[in-house]
Amino acid sequence: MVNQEDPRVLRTRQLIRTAFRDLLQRKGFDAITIKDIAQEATINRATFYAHFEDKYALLDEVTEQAFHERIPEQVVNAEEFTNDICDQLIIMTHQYIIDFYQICRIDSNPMAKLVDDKIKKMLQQTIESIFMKGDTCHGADIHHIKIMAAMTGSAIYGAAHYWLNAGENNRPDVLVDVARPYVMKGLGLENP
Amino acid sequence: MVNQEDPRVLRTRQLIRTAFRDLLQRKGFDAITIKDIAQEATINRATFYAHFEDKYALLDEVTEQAFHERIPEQVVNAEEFTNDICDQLIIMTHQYIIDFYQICRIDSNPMAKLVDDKIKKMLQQTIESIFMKGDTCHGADIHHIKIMAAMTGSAIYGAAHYWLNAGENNRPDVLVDVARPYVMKGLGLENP
DNA sequence: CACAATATGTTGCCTATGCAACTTCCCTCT
DNA sequence: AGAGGGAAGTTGCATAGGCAACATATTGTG
Repeated sequence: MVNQEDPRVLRTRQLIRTAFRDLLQRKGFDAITIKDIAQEATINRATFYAHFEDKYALLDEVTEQAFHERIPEQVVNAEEFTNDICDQLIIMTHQYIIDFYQICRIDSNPMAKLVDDKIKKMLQQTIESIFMKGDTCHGADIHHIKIMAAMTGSAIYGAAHYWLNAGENNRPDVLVDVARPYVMKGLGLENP
Repeated sequence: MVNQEDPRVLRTRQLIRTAFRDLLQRKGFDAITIKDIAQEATINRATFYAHFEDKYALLDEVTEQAFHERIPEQVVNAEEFTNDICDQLIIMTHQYIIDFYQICRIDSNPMAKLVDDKIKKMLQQTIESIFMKGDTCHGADIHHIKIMAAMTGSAIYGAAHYWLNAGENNRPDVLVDVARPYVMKGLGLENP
């Protein structure tokens, strides 16, 4: 449709994303209209549709971008799934969920589902990528790796999500102490 | 040439102004090229020329805008040229000059002249507008008012400029104490 | 000085954005 | 049920911006 390399396109998409993030905090997802986004981004409403199908597609992209911004370099470059890497993923996921549920006012089921699915997917991709680089699963076939990554990602997400609802947001250390051993044992990576 | 109402135009000009202000602080006026501005503003170099003849025209506009941003509402709305209004103009002019000569690294004669002239012009306009509203110069003809405004603006500018070179930038109170009585007496507005 | 490199402007063509008008959909009120 | 109103999308046309190529200064360097 539009050339993603064109500087005008990059700028417009950035304007839209920024406007959307601001609006999310100000009025919550449900209350946001396309008109709102266009006004806030100082672009035309029709232009919005040249870049996103609807506000769900925009949420999808923003959610993914926000996740990327939060992954520590160390995790991205990790060659092995160590305790430390595991801890960072747990903490990061927990904080990410806190932000989306509190700062960004998750106020609708469609939004909650989309964000949750996105986090899980990103987590799984990240973990899978680490597995593939290291010899953590030496010789294991590709499906084994993917399933392990899926389970690990889901487990971490589940723990972080539970911890949010438990209202213990100021004690992420407890979460880590419980979740990390579980994950590492499950992967057969427990330390002696 | 271009329609100044078009949202794209407003946005582009704002991008250019902001980029220019940042660059002024980073490398000084002389070192700035049009290419620099275009890159910083994420616009095409050719687009710059659709809006400004050259970087001097841009400086002119930015200088004027900066002045407007600094005039206190009270001064804009003043109906009479009081001691207080006079003080505010002196302080504001002094601070404006400090910023342009220090923060913005005035590094060339053309730039210095342009900025100086702009400040004087804006000062004179501001003062003239106050004179016109009040009965400060009751019944005086238009030329008298304009000349008085020109002299007052130049005097304030001259005082502020001298004070900059005197290196007493942290004692604007002294400047005010000397300049205000001079101006007010000149206008025949001295308090009993 | 001469020569290269870089900055300044300009132009024609293409693409993205702005705009207005329209339809459709959904919600609310009576 | 039906009438109004606002949001969601869509479309055709006008305009601003991006790009590449060019010509012309200006600057810097041996």
